[in-house]
Amino acid sequence: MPELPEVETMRRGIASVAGRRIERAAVIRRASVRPLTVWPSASALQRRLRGARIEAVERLGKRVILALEGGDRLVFEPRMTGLVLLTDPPTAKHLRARLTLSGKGKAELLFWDRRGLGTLSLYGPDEFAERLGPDRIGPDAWGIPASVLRDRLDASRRAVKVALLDQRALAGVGNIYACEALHVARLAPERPCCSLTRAEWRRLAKALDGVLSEAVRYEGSTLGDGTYRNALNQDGSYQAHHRVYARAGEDCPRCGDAVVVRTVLGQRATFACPRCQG
DNA sequence: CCCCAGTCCTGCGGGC
DNA sequence: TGCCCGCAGGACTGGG
Repeated sequence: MPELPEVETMRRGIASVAGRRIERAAVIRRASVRPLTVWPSASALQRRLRGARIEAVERLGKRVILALEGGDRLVFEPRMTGLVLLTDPPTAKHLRARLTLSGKGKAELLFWDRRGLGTLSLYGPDEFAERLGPDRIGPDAWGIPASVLRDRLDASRRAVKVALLDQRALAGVGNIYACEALHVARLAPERPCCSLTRAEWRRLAKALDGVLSEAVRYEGSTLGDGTYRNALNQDGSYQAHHRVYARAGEDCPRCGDAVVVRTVLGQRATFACPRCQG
């Protein structure tokens, strides 16, 4: 499930398309799978993308963005199983869109999505600001200063783990990295935000930065039941370094005494060490 | 404000 | 062996 480190890895993997032009864009529909959600429409998207120059490849939280000449932005939102690829996709069946790029050598940028929960959107500047502006997507979680993290969350009575998943509060954290960061910070997931001390907010900000940096270095997490791959269809390797996520019943890697426990918080599986994160 | 249930979707694995 | 069901959850919506 692409979260910040996986999406950052996708972004880096396709960064070389900057400077190329989109010769042709095709949204692919198949009778056997539900069509991808495309904004504003497949035909308008295909028309508006034709000939557009890619100025930059960016990331906003869990989205990959192609900034285009003229101010349009093409937004890839992978959600659970979406991939942005420069090579052949895992299956032909779930290929959702193809951008043929001009420039030196052949290049194709593909959007593949097994479950089809992902989206592909083309926004003008005003639309982009309205839908993905700072009031909708909070500051990036990677390297977020402790003071910013605290200011945005400390009035809330919500469980800290639930709050970390709120993309309006901070962008990029999903279920895996929320669990991992809270374990590193030695904070119980169910702690209300308003109960955290300044020292605990500092610990959490540092843990977020550490875990996200580490995960980016390992090119994200490819879980057994997941489909995440980088732009070259290769697995990430951070799953081997998870401390608690999907490790219920295993010894806590920190204290070695207690066992990692799975609970449900905000309708999401949550993993923590009851001793370290008391 | 906050919480919860439901929605989208498909592959996989547990249980019988 | 085969089938069914539940689970996985990011983002969003609607109701309480």
